[in-house]
Amino acid sequence: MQKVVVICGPTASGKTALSIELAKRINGEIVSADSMQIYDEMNIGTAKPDQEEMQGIKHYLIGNIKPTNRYSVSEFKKDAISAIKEIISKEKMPIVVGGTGLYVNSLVYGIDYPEIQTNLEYRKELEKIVEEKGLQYLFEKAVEIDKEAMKNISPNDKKRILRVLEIYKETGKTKTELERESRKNGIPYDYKIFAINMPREILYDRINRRVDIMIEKGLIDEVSSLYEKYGESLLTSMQAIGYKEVVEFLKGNCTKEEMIEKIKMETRRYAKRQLTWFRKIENIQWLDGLNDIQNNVNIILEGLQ
RNA sequence: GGCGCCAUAGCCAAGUGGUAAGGCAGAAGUCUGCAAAACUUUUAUUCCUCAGUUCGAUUCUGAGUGGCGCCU
Repeated sequence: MQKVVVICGPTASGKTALSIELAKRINGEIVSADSMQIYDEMNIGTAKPDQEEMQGIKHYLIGNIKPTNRYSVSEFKKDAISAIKEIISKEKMPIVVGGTGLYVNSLVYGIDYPEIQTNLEYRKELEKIVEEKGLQYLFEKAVEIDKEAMKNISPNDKKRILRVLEIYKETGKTKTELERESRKNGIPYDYKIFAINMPREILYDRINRRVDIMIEKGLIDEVSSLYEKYGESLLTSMQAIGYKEVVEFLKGNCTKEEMIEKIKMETRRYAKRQLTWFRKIENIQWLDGLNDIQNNVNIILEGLQ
């Protein structure tokens, strides 16, 4: 089976540098699995690698979606698979690099997403019911539909409760059924998964420093011109850490210092959640982010044997 | 120097003569169509120090220490 390398790790752990070195050594090309680097015009705050850093290595799924668009795992899965196929057709090694656990899982566990159109009207309807009758009411409805799935969903988890109802409305199937079907086709590639980690304190220190650098590089300008250009039509993209906080600052809701501290804090918490995600992936090989890059490249090469 | 107020976890903060709310941060976790999102769990044998009153004090009394405010 065709091998595909996967490199994950928390933000600021050195995924970019490692993946580019690896690509140079094994004639590879990179597929980004990052829910925010996918957006165009968001460069500084997402720590997108620039042309110079890429060193001529081709990158897929970076900046090819407009920040006003909706994008989600199902599109990612499709796009990533077609990128992997393209790389293989060139007889190169695909290297998936990313910090978005949900996206990584969609590949690594071979999850298929059937065509379901998002029914915004139904969602609005549900939102209204939440307002009128309370979330508890819909939670109970969801339990009636899919008791199994609701075992893992908290009565406070509005997002997931609504999703269970949406799936049933659109497909007539339960979430549990749909998920079973989504894994039917198996995993088409031999994914070799690596994750970078380092002592928490050092990681947090790197994050703090990187945020300062983003500010120096002009994050505020980047966000303010985006905001001027698109305003409230920025949907998912404005969930990004570093963007939503700058918008609050621009609106005068906090000081610059408070904004910077908030970005640092949110990024640290994000990194922690990312690690939780990667720890759960089976067959993952951990790399010490404090190691020399070539050293880690060698470890990966051994792991590919 | 005098008078007054305050002192509770890393931070903010409630509280009672009977054995410490809550929020934030931290830690751990969940995750199949917004995921850098959303959600869950968890965190002080101890309330500045010493002495006293009391069956029992973080809570009352006294002294000390530190901080804040006002006056001279």
